[in-house]
Amino acid sequence: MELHNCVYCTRKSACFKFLSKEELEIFNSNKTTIRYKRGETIIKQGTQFNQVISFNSGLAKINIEVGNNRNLMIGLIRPSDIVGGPGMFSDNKYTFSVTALVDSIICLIDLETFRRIFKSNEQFAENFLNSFSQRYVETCQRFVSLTQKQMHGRVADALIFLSENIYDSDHFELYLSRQELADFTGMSKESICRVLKEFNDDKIVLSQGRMINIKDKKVLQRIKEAG
Amino acid sequence: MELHNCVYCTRKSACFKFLSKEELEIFNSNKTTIRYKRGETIIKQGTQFNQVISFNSGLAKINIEVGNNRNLMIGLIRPSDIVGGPGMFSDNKYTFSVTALVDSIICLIDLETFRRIFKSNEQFAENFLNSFSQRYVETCQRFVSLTQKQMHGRVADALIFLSENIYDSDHFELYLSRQELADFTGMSKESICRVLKEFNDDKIVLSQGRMINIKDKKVLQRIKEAG
DNA sequence: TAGATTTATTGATTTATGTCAACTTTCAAG
DNA sequence: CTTGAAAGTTGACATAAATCAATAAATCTA
Repeated sequence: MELHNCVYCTRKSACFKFLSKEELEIFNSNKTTIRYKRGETIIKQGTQFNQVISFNSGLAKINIEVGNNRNLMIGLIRPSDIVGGPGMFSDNKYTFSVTALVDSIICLIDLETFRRIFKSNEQFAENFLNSFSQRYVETCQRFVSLTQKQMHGRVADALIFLSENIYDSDHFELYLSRQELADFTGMSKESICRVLKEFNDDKIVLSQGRMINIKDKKVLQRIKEAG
Repeated sequence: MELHNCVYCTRKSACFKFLSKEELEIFNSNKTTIRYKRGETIIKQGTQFNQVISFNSGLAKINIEVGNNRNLMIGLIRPSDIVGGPGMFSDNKYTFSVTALVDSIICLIDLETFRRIFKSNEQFAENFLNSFSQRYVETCQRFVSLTQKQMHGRVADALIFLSENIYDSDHFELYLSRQELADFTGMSKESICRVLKEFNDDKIVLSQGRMINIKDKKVLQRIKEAG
C-alpha cells in the first residue's frame, strides 16, 4: 500500500504541498484508502460527519437527495479534490451523498485529525479554504444556471462545465447517465434526450450514447450565455 | 460615534466575542460605519473585494444579477451577521450585490485587516468559519427548494424562512416587494401574487400589502414539505 | 393635496417542460 | 451467445408557470 502513502502520493490536493513530512505521516496514519466500484455509495446523506474526502482516482458525484427518488447533483469530485462539504465547519451530519460514477480510489481522512492540522498549519488552512470557497462560488453559479436559464442554456452550461472542468477536452466519454445529467441540470431525463438530439441535429454537439463531441463551442457558448 | 466603536458595540457578530480589546481596537480603526437608505447599493457585483460586511442594524439582500433585469436573491443579511460572501477565500471580485432593504447601519471592515486577525486568532477564525459554513448550507437548501419544489412549496419555504430566521415572529411587515419575493423564490411577481392570494383565501397566511400573518403554520409546513 | 409614478393584483393566453407510454438500444449475468 | 433488465429515445399529451395586458392601489413629489 506504499502507493497510497500520503507522503509519496502524487494525487494529493494542492493544499497538501504545505504539509511537512511529519504532518503527512499523521494524515497517513489517520486515513483509510478504499476502492469503490461504480455506483457504490461513498457517503450517505444524514450520517455522522467524521471524514474528509481526499480523492485519488476516478470520478464521483455529490447529490442532495430529495424525497423518494429525486436528486439534485450539486457537484462532482475529481482526482486531487479535497472535499468536506458545505457544512464542514458547522454541521455534524453530512447534508449530501457521494457516489462513485466510475471505479474510484478514495482516501477518507479522520475529521478530528484534519481539524488539528488545519488549526496548526496556516498555509494548509489557507489553501484548503481557497478550494472550499471556490466550490461555494461554483455552487452559486450552478444555482443561477438552474434557476435563471431554460433547458438549452442549462444543458450548454453543463456540457461546457464537464468539458472544461472535468474532462479537459471537447471530446469525451460521459460517465453520467441521462438521469444523472438530468439531476445535474434540474430537468427530466426525457428533456435531456430531446435537447441533446437537437444539439446533435444542429451539429453543435455530436452525441451517440455516452460519447460527447463538442463540435461548435462558440455556438454552445452563445446558447449558454443566452440562457 | 462612540456608539459604533467595535469595543462597545452590542450588535457585533458572535465571533467578535473571541477578540481581545486590542484586536477590537484594530478592527475599529480599520472599518468604516455607514448609514444606507432603503434601496441603496452597499456592494456592487463585479467590484474589487476588499471589505467584509459586519451588519449593525436594518436588513439587506444579497443578489446575483443575471442579464439585464433578472436577479437571484441568494440570501439576506440581518443585524449581527458578518458576511464575506462565497468567494471570500478565493476570488478578488464580489460575485454578488448587496442592497439595503430598509435604512441600515453597516460596518465595512478592511479585508486585509480581517485576514490578519483571522490568521492570528484561532477561536475567532473557527467561529467565523462556522457562520460561513452555515450560510453555505443555507444556500444549498435554497438551491434544493428552488429547483425541486413548485411555486406553493417555494413560497411556503420563503415565508417560513422569513418568519423563523429574519423576523422571529409569525406576524411581520415584509420588507421585500413582490418582485423581491419573486427574486427570492425564483418565480414571477404575478405568480407570487396568485400564490399569496390562494394562501389568503385558504386562511393559511393572511396578507394585506406587506403585512404578513401566518395563521396556520402546520398547513404551511406541510405545503413546504410536500413541495 | 393632486398628479405622477411605482407597485400590486387579476385574468387571458402562451410557452416551457414534465409525465406517460411505447419502443429501441445497450448492458450484464448466466 | 442469449436473454432479461436497465437505460435511452421519441411522440403525444398535460400542466405549471411565465408573459402580456389592463386595472387598482400605494407611494412619492412638487
